[in-house]
Amino acid sequence: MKNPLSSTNTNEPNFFEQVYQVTKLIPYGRVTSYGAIARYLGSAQSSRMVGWALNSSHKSIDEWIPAHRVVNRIGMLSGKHHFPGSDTMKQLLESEGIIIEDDQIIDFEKLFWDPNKELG
DNA sequence: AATGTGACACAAT
DNA sequence: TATTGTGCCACAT
Repeated sequence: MKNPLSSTNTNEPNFFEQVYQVTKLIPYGRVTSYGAIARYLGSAQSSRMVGWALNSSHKSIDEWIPAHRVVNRIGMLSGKHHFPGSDTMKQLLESEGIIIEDDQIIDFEKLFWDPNKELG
């Protein structure tokens, strides 16, 4: 069956799912970066893949992935174009109390949640 | 089986 | 200091 986690043959089985799992652990009102997730998964140079994984996350109708809580390392909403509406990502974040100005998260460093530090 | 792609990150200008 | 270019790795075709 069309299993979205179909791990083929890599070192890391289910890279996508691992991205989803970590993303789901991001606390409400907090954010993290693609690179942070990539490092946590042991592939520091796969940050681009994290974005790709999140791109496919909307297909996982079963589970809710808070993809809006993942931005690039400087706190810009680089993935906003991949959401349904032009400002969906921004609105989702603002609904969690995050202030955004010109696609840039204010106090990004304060809100930053690093899985490497928080999880292990 | 091989080549192209991408919601990044970093080094070199 | 602000841009520009290159590497990187797992997935899709």
